[in-house]
Amino acid sequence: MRDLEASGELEGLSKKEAKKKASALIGPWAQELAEQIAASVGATGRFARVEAVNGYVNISYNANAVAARLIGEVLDADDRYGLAPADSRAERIMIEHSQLNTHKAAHVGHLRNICLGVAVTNIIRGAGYPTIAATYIGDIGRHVIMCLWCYRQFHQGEEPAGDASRGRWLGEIYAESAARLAFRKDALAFLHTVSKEDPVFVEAIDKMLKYLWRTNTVDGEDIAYLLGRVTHQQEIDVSELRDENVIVTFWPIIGDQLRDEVENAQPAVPEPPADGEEAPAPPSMTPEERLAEWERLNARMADWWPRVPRWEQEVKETFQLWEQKDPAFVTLWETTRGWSLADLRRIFDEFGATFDVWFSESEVEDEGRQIVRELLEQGIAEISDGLPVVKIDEKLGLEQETYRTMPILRSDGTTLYATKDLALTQKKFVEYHADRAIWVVDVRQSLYFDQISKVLELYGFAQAAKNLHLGYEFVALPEGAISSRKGNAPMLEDVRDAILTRAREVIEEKNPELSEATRKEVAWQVGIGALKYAMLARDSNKVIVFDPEEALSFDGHAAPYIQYAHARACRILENAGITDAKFEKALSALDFGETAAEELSLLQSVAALPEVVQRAAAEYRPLHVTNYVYELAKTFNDFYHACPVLKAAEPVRTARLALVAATRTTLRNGLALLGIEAPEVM
RNA sequence: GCGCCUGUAGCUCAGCGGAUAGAGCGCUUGCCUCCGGAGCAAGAGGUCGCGUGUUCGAGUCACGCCAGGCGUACCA
Repeated sequence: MRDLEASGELEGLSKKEAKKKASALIGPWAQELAEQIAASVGATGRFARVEAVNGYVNISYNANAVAARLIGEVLDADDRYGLAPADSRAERIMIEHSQLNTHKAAHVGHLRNICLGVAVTNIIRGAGYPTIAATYIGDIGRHVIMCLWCYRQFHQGEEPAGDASRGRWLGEIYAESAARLAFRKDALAFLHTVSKEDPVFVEAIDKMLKYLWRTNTVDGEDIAYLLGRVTHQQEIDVSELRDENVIVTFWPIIGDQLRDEVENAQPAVPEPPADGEEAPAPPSMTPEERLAEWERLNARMADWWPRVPRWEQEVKETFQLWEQKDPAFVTLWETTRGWSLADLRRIFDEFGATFDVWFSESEVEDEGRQIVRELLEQGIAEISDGLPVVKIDEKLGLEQETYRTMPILRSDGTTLYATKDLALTQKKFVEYHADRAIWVVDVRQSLYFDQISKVLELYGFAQAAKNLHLGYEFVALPEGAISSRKGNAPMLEDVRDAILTRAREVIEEKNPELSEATRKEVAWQVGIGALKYAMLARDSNKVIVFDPEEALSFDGHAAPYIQYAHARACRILENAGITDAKFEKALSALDFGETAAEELSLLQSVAALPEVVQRAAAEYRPLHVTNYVYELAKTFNDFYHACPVLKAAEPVRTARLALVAATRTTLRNGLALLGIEAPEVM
C-alpha cells in the first residue's frame, strides 16, 4: 500500500477509492504468489490436490484414508456421534425453562420457550456437561387468584367432565376474569384512542354533550369533564367523576356517532402536513373496526361497568383467603391446579420436554419470606416507602445506575415473583449443587434476573455471579404484537392442531400408499418438527413473526427439508439391503476412486458436527445446530443428484453407501439435539 | 435520563476478522424412460442504516451519530 502511495498511482482519490484501487492492483500479485506456493507444495505429492484461487492456496487431502476413519467413527458412535462423553465436563448446570402457568392457557409465545429450553438442554448435555433440567410452574399468583375468583363467582360446578378438557376450560375462565377486571380500563382506552385519531368524532361528541348538558339528564360537572377530556384527547380518570356510571349513559351516544360515521363514510383525504409539522400516525382502526369494538364493549357496558370496583374488592378478598390458608379455598386451589397440571404434562410430553425437577411457585413462598427477613436483618435490604427493598447500586457502591432498586416483598406482606425467585435460586445452589443456573425466559426480564443474581451475591452466594439469563425475543403475529388484552394470541393447542392437519394433507398427497398408522406418526413428526424448527432457526434476540400461513408451508428452509434428506438416505440403504454391521469389514478398503467435489463437501459436513455442538453449547445458541443440519441436508441433496449410489460400480458403490449411512446418522443426531424426530419414510 | 437489543436482496433471515456477502419465500426459465420432484439447476434482485477509526484485510472489532423496539421500586 505504501509503495503504491509512493508510486503516485493513488493520487487524487478518496481514501475509500484508494483502498479499492490498491486491492485491485495487489490482487494479481497475490494470485501469482499463491500459484508459486501451490506449485511447490503440490510437487511434494503429499496431498490429493493443491490449487491457487484468488490469492489463496487450497489444499485437498487424500480422501479415502480420511473418509474411512470418519465414517468408521460415525457408525461406531451411532447415536452418540457428535456428542462429548456424558458428564465429561466438571461444571454442573441447571437449566430452568418452560415456566408455564396453571389456571391459564399456553400460547405460541410459550412454544418458543419450550423449544429453546429443550434444545439448549440437549446441546449443553451433548457437549458433556452434567445438567439438571428444571421447570418452574406458576401455580400461584394474581392470575390464579383471578381465575378462582371468577370460577367461584360465576362458574362454580360448571366444569366439563373428564380430565382432558378441564385445564383448557380453566384457561377460558382466567381470560374471562381478565376481561371483567379490565373492562373499565379497556372501555376508556378505546375512547381515548378514538378521540385521538378521529377529529370528526371529537367534533360531533362536542355537540352531543352540549345538548345533553342542556337537557340536564346528567350531572353538568361530569359532562364538562368528559367534554374537556375528549376534545383535548386526554385519558379519562374515573376518580375525577362525581358519578362513575355517567359513562354508561354516555356510551350509547358514542355508538350513535360511530355508526353514523360508518354509514355516511366520507373518503378520508389526509391533509398534507404543514411545514415543520409531523404527519399524523395512521389510525389504528377503520371506522368499521371502531364500531365493532364499540359494540363488543357495549354488550357488557350496563352489566359490567358498575360492578368492576366490587369485583376488584372481591379479588382482594380472595387473595386473603389464600394468605390465610382458608381450608375450602386451598382445597379448590389444589383441585383446579391438578386440572391444569394434567394439561401441562400433556403439552410437555407432546413437545418432548422432560424435566429432572419440577419447581412450583407455591412451594417457595415461605422460604422467600424467610430470605427477606434475613436480608433485612443483615442490612442488605431495608424498608423504603413501606416495603422491603434492596438498593443494589448503593450496596455495590456503584455511581452509575445499573441494577437500581429491587422490591422483594409487597407492602401488604404478600410475595412477589422476586421473593420466590430468591428462594428458588438459593435452592438450586444448596439442594441441587448447581455451579451455574440458567434461566430461559423472555428478554424483557433481563434486568430482573441481574438483580436476583446480584442480591444473592450480596447474600453470600458466589455462584450467583455465573448465573445466566438466556433471554429471547417475543413471538409476534403478522398484524403486530401478541396482546393478552386483545386476546389475539394463538393458543398452543390450536397451533398444534392446525399444523398436524396440514401435515396430514401433505402426506396424503405426496405418499398415499403409507399405512394409516405410519401416516399418523409421520404427520406428528413432520408437523411438530416444522413448528420446532421455525422456533429455533432464528437467533434469540430476534422477534419471530409467527405467520400461520408460512408455518404451514413445508418447503425450503424448514425441518421437512432436512427430514426428507434423511428419509432419502434411509431409502437408499434399504434398497441396498445394507445394515451398519455390513460396513465393518468394508471400511478398511473404502475406495471412492476419483472423489467428486460433492463427496468431499459431504464428508467435510459430516465431520463438522462435534465442533458445531461444542460451539452451540459455548454460546447457548441452538441456531448453530439448525444452520448446520440444514447445510448438511443441502450438501447431501447435492451429492444425491450428482453421485448415483446404487448404480455405481464397485468399489465406489460401497464407499458411497457408507457415506450415505454416516450422513443419515449425522442428520438424525443433529435433529435430535433440536428435539426433532427423523422419520424413515414421509 | 440511563441501560439492553435490532438495522444485510421486494419479504423472512443466515453470515467463527479472510476469497466474488449467502439461503428460503416470491418472480423468470429448465429438469422425473435414471437411488422418492417435500428435490435439483439457472436467472433477475445488495450504497451490509450513516460516519470516523483499528487492521495486510471490516457486514463482523472500537467510537460517534440516525432510526425502531424493550426495560427502568410493590406485573409476571
